[in-house]
Amino acid sequence: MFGGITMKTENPMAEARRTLTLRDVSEASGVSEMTVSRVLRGQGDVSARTREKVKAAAKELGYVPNRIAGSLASSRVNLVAVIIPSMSNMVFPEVMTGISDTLEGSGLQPVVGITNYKMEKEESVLYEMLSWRPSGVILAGLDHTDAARAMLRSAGIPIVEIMDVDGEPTDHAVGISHRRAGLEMARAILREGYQKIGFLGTKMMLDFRARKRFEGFTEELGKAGIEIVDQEFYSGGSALLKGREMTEAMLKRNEEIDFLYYSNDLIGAGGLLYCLEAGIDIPGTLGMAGFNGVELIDGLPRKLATMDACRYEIGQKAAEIILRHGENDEDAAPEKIELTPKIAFGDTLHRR
Amino acid sequence: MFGGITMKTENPMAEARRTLTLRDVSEASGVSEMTVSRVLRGQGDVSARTREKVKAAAKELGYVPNRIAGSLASSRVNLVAVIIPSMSNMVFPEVMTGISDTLEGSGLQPVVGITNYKMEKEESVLYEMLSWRPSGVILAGLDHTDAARAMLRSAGIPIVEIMDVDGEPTDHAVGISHRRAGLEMARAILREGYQKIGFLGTKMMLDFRARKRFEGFTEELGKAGIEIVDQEFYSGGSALLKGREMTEAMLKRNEEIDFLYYSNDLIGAGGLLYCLEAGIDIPGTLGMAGFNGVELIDGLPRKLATMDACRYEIGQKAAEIILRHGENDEDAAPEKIELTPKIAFGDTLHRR
DNA sequence: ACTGCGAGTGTTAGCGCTAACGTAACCTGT
DNA sequence: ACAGGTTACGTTAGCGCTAACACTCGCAGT
Repeated sequence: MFGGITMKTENPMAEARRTLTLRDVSEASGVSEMTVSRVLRGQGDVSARTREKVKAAAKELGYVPNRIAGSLASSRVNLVAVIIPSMSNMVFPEVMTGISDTLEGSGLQPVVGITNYKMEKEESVLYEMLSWRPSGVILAGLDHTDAARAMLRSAGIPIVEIMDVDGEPTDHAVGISHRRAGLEMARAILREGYQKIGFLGTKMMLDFRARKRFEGFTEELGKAGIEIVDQEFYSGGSALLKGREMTEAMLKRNEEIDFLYYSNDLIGAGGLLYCLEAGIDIPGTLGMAGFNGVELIDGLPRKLATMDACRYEIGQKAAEIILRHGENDEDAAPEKIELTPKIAFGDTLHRR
Repeated sequence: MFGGITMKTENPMAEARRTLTLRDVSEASGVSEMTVSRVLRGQGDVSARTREKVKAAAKELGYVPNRIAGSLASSRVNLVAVIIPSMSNMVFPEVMTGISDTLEGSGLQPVVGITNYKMEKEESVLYEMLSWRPSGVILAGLDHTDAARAMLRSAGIPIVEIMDVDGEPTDHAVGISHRRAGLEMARAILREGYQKIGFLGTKMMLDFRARKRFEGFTEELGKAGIEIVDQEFYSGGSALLKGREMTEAMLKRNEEIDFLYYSNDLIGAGGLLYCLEAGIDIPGTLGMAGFNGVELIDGLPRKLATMDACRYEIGQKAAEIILRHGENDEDAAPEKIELTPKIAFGDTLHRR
C-alpha cells in the first residue's frame, strides 16, 4: 500500500481508509478529474466558481496530490539533486542556504545527499538521486568515479560541479581555485616575513580540495625556496580540541616555527586559543591562518586570519545555472564560474 | 521532456538522445521487460545466465531505473521525510547522522526539508514531502499548524515527532523533556549556591524547545523563591560573538550576577571566552552553563557546563520506529520515548 | 504414461496523473 | 446571420514500471 493520503470515512467502522486520488476530489466537487488537476496546478482556464468549489472539496477531504503520478505523466520533476560530502562542517550548510534561497519560489526543491567524502558513496547516492529524474544535479568537486562521471554525462540534465574549479568539469562549474587559494596564502605569509611554516590539517586523502590547497601552498613556498618545517593531520573528534592538541604538540616539537597554516578555521581557532593561553605573541612571534571564513571566528579573542571560500555565493550561482536551464529547453553552453576568495588578515597574519 | 537518462546512439548525428527505459534494456538483452525488472530489483526467480546478460546490457547502456514509474506501479516509496528547523546550528546535523546511520542498508533514504523555525514553512514543506508519498515522516517538535497536524493524522504512514516530549504527539515521539532539562539545570545551579542568575538566549518566539527550557528553568527557580536577575535575547549573527557581547553587556549592567545560563553552547562559549579574558573567576565568582553538549566545547580553555540533548540517539530511535513499521504492515501502537539528558558539569558549574 | 510441481519466463492490466486534443457554449464584429 | 475566436470544460491515451497471474518447460514420483 502507498503510504498514501487517506480518507476519513463518515463511519469509521464501515470501510478501511482509502488513499485519496483526483477521482475522489472530482466526485466530491462534481467536475472531471482533469479540471481538478487544472485547479490544483493553477494551470489552464477554469472559471472562478469551479475553482473555488474544487479547492474547497480538496481541502475538505485533505487531499494531497500524488507527485509521483504527476511527474510520471508530465515528465517533469521539481527536484534538484544536491550531493555534498558532509553536513557537519559548517561549509556545506551555507552552500545549501545559497541554493535554497535562490531556488525559493521557483518551484524547484533541493534534495540533499551526503557522501562522507567517499567517492563510492557519491556514486551510489548519485544513482539513487538520478533514479528520481531530477531537473538538475549540483555536486561538490570535480573528482568522481568513472561510473559516476558516465552517469553525469548521460543524464541529460544540467550538472553543476561546485566548490572547485581546478580541473575539467563535466558540464558547468562554480567554485574557487583551491590551488590558487593555497598559493595566495603562501604569498601573504612570505610577504609578512614568516619563514618557518608548519601545516595542520585533516587527513585528506579523501578531501580533494584540502589537498589542492596544500599543494598550491607548498608549491608556492617551494618557489621561494622554503619547505614546510612540520605537518600533522587528524581525523575525527572535536576539531577545536584537535587544533589545540596538535598545535601544542607541534610547537613543542619545533621551537623555531613562526607560522601555522590550518586547513580549516575550526582547528585554527583551537590552535589560536592554545597559543593565547600559552602567552605566545600573536602575530609577532607566531602567525596563524585558517581557511573558510566561518562566522565563528568573529567571536574569538583575536580574529584568525582566513580566506573566504565564497560558500553562499557558490550555492547561489549554481542554483541560478539550474534555473536558467529550466527556462530555455536547449542545453546552454557550459559555464565555468571562478570566484576569487579574499584573504581576511584578521589579527593573526599582519605583522606591524 | 524528462530530465531523463539518455542513450548515446551509435551515430550521434542520426538521432536525438532518447531517454532510456526498461524496454531498451529488454531489447538489448533479448528478454522481456518484466525479466529485466526482476533482475534489476533482485526479486523473483531469474536464471544466473539471464541475470548476467541483463546486468551487462543495463551497464552497457548506462540505464538508471525510473523510480517514479516504479513507485507508482508498486505503491512503495523508499523515502523517509525528515523535517527540521535548520541545518546550521550543529544540533540537527547530528540528529541526521543518527537517522542516516540507522536507515543505512535498509533501503530507506532520508530526504531533508528545512523550515527555518517557521510553522508556515513547515506546513508547506510537509505538503511538498507528502506529495511524494514517503514511507514515514520524522519531524522536529510537537507544535504545528492545524493544517499540518491534519495532514499528519491522515497521512496513513508512521509519524515520529522528535526532540520534544512535552505535549501530545500525533503518533510516535522521541525526545527529551525540555521543561525538565531547564528544571534540572535550575536545581543544579541552586545546589551549588548560586543566587543571582542571568539568562541569555535566542529570540525564541519561534523556538518552542528553547522556550520550554526557559519556562522549566524559571519555574524551578521560582519554587526556591528566586527570580532571574536579567535576561537578554539575540537573533542572527555569529553566535560566539553574540555570546561575548551580550555577556559583557549584562555583566556591566548587573555586577551582582553570579551565574549565567545560556540557551545554547555556542553563545555560552562566547561568554566563557569573554569572562576568561576579563579575568573573572570561573566558577568561583561566576558560574556558567549552556545547552546541547556540542563537541566544540571540548576544545575551549575551560569546559563549559552543559546538558546533552541526546541528538544522535534521538535520530537513531526515530529511524528505528520507521523501520519497525516497514516490517509489519499494521499500525503499531504509538510509542513515546523520553530520553534523559545528563548534566555535564564541566569546569564552570561545580564550586569546590 | 500421467499428474504434480517448481523454476523460469512472458502477458495483462493497471498505478494516479497530465498532454493533447475535442467539444460545447458563448462571445464579437460585420 | 455567420465565420472565427475565446472560454470552460471533458475525453483519450499514455508516462515507465510492477503485481498478479498465465504459461512452458523439465523432472520426480507413481
